[in-house]
Amino acid sequence: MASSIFFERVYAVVRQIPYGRVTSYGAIAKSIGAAKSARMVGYALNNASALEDVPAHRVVNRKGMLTGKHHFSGTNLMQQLLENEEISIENNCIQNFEKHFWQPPLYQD
DNA sequence: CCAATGACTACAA
DNA sequence: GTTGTAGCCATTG
Repeated sequence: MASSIFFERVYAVVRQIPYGRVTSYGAIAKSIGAAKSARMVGYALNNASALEDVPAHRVVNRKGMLTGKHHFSGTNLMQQLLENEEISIENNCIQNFEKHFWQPPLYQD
């Protein structure tokens, strides 16, 4: 598959997320030149969750909420992974989100 | 091409 | 502050 550049763009950005850092769908969307396609980022990440190279657990919505945790194997796997990276989670929300937030570099040809 | 879907986001009540 | 509605756009049938 991977017949769409869009998905690969998302993967490329998510792979660049460093340890202990997180980002939002909108930020990724913007970095790949599709700021209005935040929904597509999540859509792509759904497919990305099946990939090992793409740490989809480091991607949350703009509120820092683990909206996509349900798409992982378990109901708390995503939170466990984040907590394993020294990221505090409470009520499915990342604490000090701004502090852990990582702004991906803007995509350029 | 049309309709439905979705891990979003912004705004209104 | 919480809940609902609308706009958004790429993928899929």
